[in-house]
Formats: sequence, C-alpha cells, structure tokens
Amino acid sequence: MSPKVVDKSEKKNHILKAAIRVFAESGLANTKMAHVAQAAGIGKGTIYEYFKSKDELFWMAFEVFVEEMGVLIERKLIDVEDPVEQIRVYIMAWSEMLNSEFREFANLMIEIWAESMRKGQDKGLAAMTEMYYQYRLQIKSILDQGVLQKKFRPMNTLAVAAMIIGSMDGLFLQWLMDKDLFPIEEALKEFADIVITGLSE
Amino acid sequence: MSPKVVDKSEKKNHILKAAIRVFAESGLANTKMAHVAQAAGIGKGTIYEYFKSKDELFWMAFEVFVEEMGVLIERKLIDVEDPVEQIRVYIMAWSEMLNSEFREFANLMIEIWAESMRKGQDKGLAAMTEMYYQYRLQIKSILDQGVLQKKFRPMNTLAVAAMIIGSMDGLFLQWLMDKDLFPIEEALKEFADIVITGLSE
Amino acid sequence: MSPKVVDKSEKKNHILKAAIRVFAESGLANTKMAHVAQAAGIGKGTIYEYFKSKDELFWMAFEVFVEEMGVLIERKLIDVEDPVEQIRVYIMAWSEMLNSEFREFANLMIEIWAESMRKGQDKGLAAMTEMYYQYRLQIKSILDQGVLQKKFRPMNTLAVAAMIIGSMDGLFLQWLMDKDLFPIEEALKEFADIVITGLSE
Amino acid sequence: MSPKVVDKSEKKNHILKAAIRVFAESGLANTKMAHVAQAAGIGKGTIYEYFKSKDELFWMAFEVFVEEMGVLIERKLIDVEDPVEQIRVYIMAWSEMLNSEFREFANLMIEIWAESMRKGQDKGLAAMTEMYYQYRLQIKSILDQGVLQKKFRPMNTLAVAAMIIGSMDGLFLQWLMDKDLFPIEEALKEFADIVITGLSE
DNA sequence: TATGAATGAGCCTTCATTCAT
DNA sequence: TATGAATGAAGGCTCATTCAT
Repeated sequence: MSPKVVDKSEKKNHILKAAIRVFAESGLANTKMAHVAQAAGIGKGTIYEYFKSKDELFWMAFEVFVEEMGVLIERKLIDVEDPVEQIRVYIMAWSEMLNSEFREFANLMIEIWAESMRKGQDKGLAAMTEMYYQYRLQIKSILDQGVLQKKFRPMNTLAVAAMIIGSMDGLFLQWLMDKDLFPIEEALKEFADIVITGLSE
Repeated sequence: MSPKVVDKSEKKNHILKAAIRVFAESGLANTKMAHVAQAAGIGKGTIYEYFKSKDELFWMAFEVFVEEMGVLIERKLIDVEDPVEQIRVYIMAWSEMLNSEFREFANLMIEIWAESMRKGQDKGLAAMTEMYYQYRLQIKSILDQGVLQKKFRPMNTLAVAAMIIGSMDGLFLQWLMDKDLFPIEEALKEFADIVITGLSE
Repeated sequence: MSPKVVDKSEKKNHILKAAIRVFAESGLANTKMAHVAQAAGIGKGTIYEYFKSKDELFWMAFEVFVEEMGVLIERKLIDVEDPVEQIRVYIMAWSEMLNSEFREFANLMIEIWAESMRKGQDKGLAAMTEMYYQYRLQIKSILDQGVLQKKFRPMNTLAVAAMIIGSMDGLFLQWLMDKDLFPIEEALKEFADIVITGLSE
Repeated sequence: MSPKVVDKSEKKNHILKAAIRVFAESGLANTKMAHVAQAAGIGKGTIYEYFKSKDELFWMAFEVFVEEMGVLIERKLIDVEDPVEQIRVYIMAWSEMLNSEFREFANLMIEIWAESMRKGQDKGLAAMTEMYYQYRLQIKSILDQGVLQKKFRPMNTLAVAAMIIGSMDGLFLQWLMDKDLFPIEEALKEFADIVITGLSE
C-alpha cells in the first residue's frame, strides 16, 4: 500500500560502518568508492544518494567513530568519583577499545591524523581538533577537580590533558606496530601509575 | 670526450630533501612527481634517473629523515652521564627538533605512520618498526642503567621505553594540531618531570 | 531500481571492430587508446570496462579477425567436391576478402605478424601459429584427398600446405604495397593455375 | 700529430649493424635508442652524430639490409645462363640466407613490412616498394628471357615476378613461425619445382 | 668528437562522479 | 530509490632528443 519505506538514517549508518572498515584498511586515498559499495553490499551510485562525495563520507565516518568512542568512555566514568581513579579509568578505557570491535578503528585514527595534518585541509584539521578538544576538556576537568582536592599538584591542566591524550595515542601506536613487544594493557596500567605518581602532590 | 659530470650522490640527496618537503606537505598518495620535480628545480624525468618509482623515493626520504634524527639525538646524549638526566635530555631533544629545520619533517612522520599501518605494506611497516626499534633500544639501555643504579624503580624497561617514545610522538602531534594550545617545550619539560618522578625509586 | 541495461557482448564487439580498424591503420605500438575510443564513439575509460589492457584488446581483435576469416572460407568450400577445385576455391577466397570489408584487416595481419615474431612474445606467436595451423590443416586435408585420388602427385602435403598459405599471404602483401602493379584477382588465378599444374600428377 | 682520425663511414656502418640486430629483435617502436647505443658499444648521444633521428636510423638500416641481400643474390646469378635454372637459383638463394648471418635480418624484414604498410608512412612504403621493385625487375627480366626462349609460356611476367617474390617471403615466414614444421630448403626446392613446372610451356 | 645527464611531451590506466534506466 | 555503465581528468612513468662538458 505504502511505497517501499527505507530508514534513510539506518542505511546511511550502514554505509558509514562499511566505510569505516574500508578506510581503516586502506586509508583515504587508497580506498575506492567501489570497494566501499561492495563492503556495504550496495551499488556504487547508491553511496552518492547519501553522501555528496568521498570526502564527506570520510569525515562523516570519522564523526561516527569519535561518537562511539565518546560513548564508551562516558559509560566508564559514570560510576567513579575520585579524580585519581577517574584518570586511571580514563586511561584504561583505551585498553577496552583494543579488545573490542573498535580495534579496527585504530588504523582509521592514524589515517585521520595524517589527513588532518595536511596543509589546507581545514575541514579535517577542524574535525580532528574538535575531537581532541572534547577529550582534552574531559581530562582537564578531571585534573582541575584533582588539583582542587589537593590530590594533584598545581599544573597547566590543559597542557597535561593534551599530554595524556597524546601519550595514550602514541603508546597505542607503538603497540600496533609490534603487538608482541609488550602487553598493551599492562603498559597502559604502568602509564597510569607513572602519570598519577608524577602528578600527585 | 668526457660527458657532463654530476655528483650523483649529491643530486640524489638534493631530490630527497625536496621530496621530504613535498611528502610532508601532501602525503604519499597526494604528492605528484611533477610537484617534487618542481620543488627540486628539475624536470620530472630526472627523478627517475635517481629513483625507480614514487614509492622508492618515499621510503628513501624516510630513511634520510630517520638518519638525521638519530644523529641529532646522539649528539645531545654524548656529554651526559646520569641516566635520569639522559632521559630528560632525550625528551628535550625533540623540542630542539621542533625549532629546527626538522619541523617540516613532522608531517612526514605522520604520513609514514599512516602508510606503515596499512595492511600488506610490509615494507613500510618494517622500516617504521626498525626506526622505533632503534629509538626504543636507546631508551631501554638508559632505563636499564638507571634501574641498575637504583635511580629508577624496577620495571619492564622495554615497555616503558616504548611508552616514552610513543608519548613523545603523541604529545608532539597534539601540539602540531593546535600550536597555540600550549607551549611544546614546557609541555615536554613537564612530561620529563612526570616520567622521571613516576619512574623514580 | 534496475540499472542501465547494456548488451555487454554486443558493445564489446563494437569496440573490437573499431580497434581492428585503428590497429590496422597504426599498428600496436602506435595506436593510442584515445584513438580507439574515438573510433568507437565512446570515452577512453569505457574500453577498460571491457578489456583489461591495450594488449588484451589487440589480441582479442586478432581472434575476431581469424574467426571471421575462417567463416568466410568455410562457406566457400562447402559446395565443392573435387580437391583440385577446392584448392582453387580456397585460393580465390582470398580474393573475395580483398573486395570486402575484410580489406581493412590486411594491415592488421601484417601487424600481427610483426608482433608475433618478436622474441619473448609467446602469446602472440602462439596465437599466430594457432591460426596458421588451422589453415594449414584445412589445405593439407584437401591435398591429401587429391593425392589419394591420384589427382595430385605424392608430396609432403604439410609443407606444401604451408607453402600455399605463405605464398598467398606474400602475394597479397606485394599487391598491398602497390595496388596498381597488377590485378590481385588475376594474379591469384594465375597462382592457382601454377600451383595446380605444379602439383598435378 | 694529426687529430684522432675516425672513419666516419666505418663508424656509421658499425652503428647500423648494431641497429639492424636490435630492430630485428624488438621492432621499431619497441627498440630504444639506449639499447642500440649499448649494442654498438657507444654512448646514446653519439648515435645522433651520425643519424638525425631514430626513424632515419631505421630506414638506413633497412637500406643496408637490402643492399647486402642484393649482393648475395647477384653473386649467385652470375654464372647461370638458362632462365629456368636462374629462377631455381634465385629461389634457392633465399635458402642460403637462412643459413647465414642474414638469418637475424628476417625479423627486421617483417618489421619493415609492418612499418611500410602504415598509412601516411610514405617514406617507409617508398623504401619498401623500391626494394621489391628491384627484386621484381630482376625476376621479370629472367621470366621475359624464358618466355622469349619459349621455355616459359606467355604470361604477365611482372605479376608473376611479384608472385614469386611474395611467395618466397610468405613461405619463409611460415617457416620462421615453426621451424620444426618442415625443412625450409626442401620446401623452397619444392616451390621452385612447382613454379617452374607451372610456368613451363 | 663523444658522452650521458637532463628533459618534457605523450600515453596507458585508474577511479570519483554522473546519469539513464 | 537504486544501480552500474560511462566518462575524462589526472598522474606515474617512458624515452627520443638535446646539450653542457
């Protein structure tokens, strides 16, 4: 009776999921739209019904990625009160990521980094900055709380927040390069210890 | 009778320097050989007199980059004895890089990361792993010394070394994204303090 | 819902026809894909929807050429019984070719010869040898019949078959070089007479 | 005392000899000037001291080839009086070629054929026509003599001459394609028999 | 004269995007 | 709405030719 009803939003999401997988595997420049279409089980042209261009697809994939990461981390923090413990939980949330479906997103993240750094890629840089900005704010607010409670020594909390974020990323990448070198979970635990010790009053 | 004489090694190096600049700016896939040629002030075809392909050029550029970084760091470490101080010097050497001609290499490094992570890119991954392997060993040996001298607490020195390297990279990238957010030198100093405090007996 | 429907086989054939024309005119190395595309009235990229490479296009064009030649000759032989007459018909079938749409194939044949002879061009050589092998067998079987019926003298029928094929080709090429020198049909008639007289008991 | 004296003509010939070898092996379009230079044991640029272009080199190589073939055939004919026997000798001279240093020229001949046929290649066509014109005239004059002496039946001697030339070429090519198929010398003998029988009064 | 380093026009091929169905 | 056939701009690479030495 009614015409075929397709949940546009759902389908869009379906394509994005496929795109994330393919972008993660091949990078932006090396990913072919045909490959994304195949991965999504649809025709090439259909992608363009939902996304204006390859570029838009890429950055929307990125947004989905960031969002899902955010949700995962938020869930972890909800039940924790102590700032010191929150820092530890925050750091350990990354460990969770590595043992989940997020693992495949890792390469996407690197790709996004690379893409973001390119001169003239304001869109990418903005998206990237936006993502880290949020993460940084989260951590900064934890640190501020800790300093207030005299659990952490006074510091440039924004810079330290950036440092923590960056360090986790970098550590993660080290592990990605050679997974047998060290166990990532333990390394993150160690990292958390060092940071907490190093920041404590 | 005698043909035009050219210092092939010198010219090769000249092209590599230009290539590094261009690759850093545009990435591997987005860099055009014509652009590299223009940056080097030579003709397109000339590049192929010195390099078999765009790919070879890219990875040779990487090698030059690693080598020059290594030399710079080595120089810094020569006069320092104390392991604790060596760690600090090592970390600060990165700061030096950022205020030198190496600054332009930063994006190249990200690009190489992205390229290295791609599945099936064994060559890239190998080169990348090799680079970090060396850096890691340097730091590990410093840490081992420090543990031996009871200046650092016992730890998985290899994992911590990887962590330090990764953290520096990550911190650096945070700064690259938004240079106004915090002063990188101070952040590195702070990072060195945290690490040293966190690792101390 | 349903995509544009195209008879892929038909279009492939259309491209092949154009390719034969262009290859015949310019040879393999001198033919530009853009020119083939233009001759077929399509875009450059479209050729690659149907053929993997210029090379594949060339050899498939060859196959079409051989096939069409074979059909034409077969038709001529069907109604003839006498081996002597069959030889004459076979030879004259070439004459037919020259006054038909096949005329344009002539240069393609030369091109294929040249391409086939190249060292290391096994594919070409194989295709070429295969083509002549079939023609040779046809003629050999006619000659064998004739010898059996005591209409031809005993001989190495395979060698003579090769000779007849080769001679026709060669005569044809002589004519191609300078069409005003002699009428090809009469020359072929004369050739047929000489061969038949020369082979008769 | 005197400056280095180089026999320009000699060196030119040296380059031509090398060029013939390389062209024969790879064809015109696939032959690289660098390869010719290497085969001649000289530098790339030096070729241009003696030849204006690749094209000129190719056609001059062709001329040398024709010339040497002519000399070889002339030598054979000198001592023969009978036209019938001259035809046989002429045909058998080809056999000689196949067992001499000329063997490598065979592919060059095919290449020249292909090149000559191309539309708009007037230079090539002219050179080719010129070559065959001479051969044809030689044979025609033998045939005319034979007809005059009532040893051959009346015929269009020019057309038959072209036919003989073409047939030998074609037969030769058949053999080149598959040397094990039949012995070329015997096939040429057989061909001579057929022709002589077919042409006889 | 001899050389080969340098060059850039030219071409095959890829692939994001369009659009007829 | 969904499709994939068609397209042509773009880019890596080759190689005949030039020219400084």
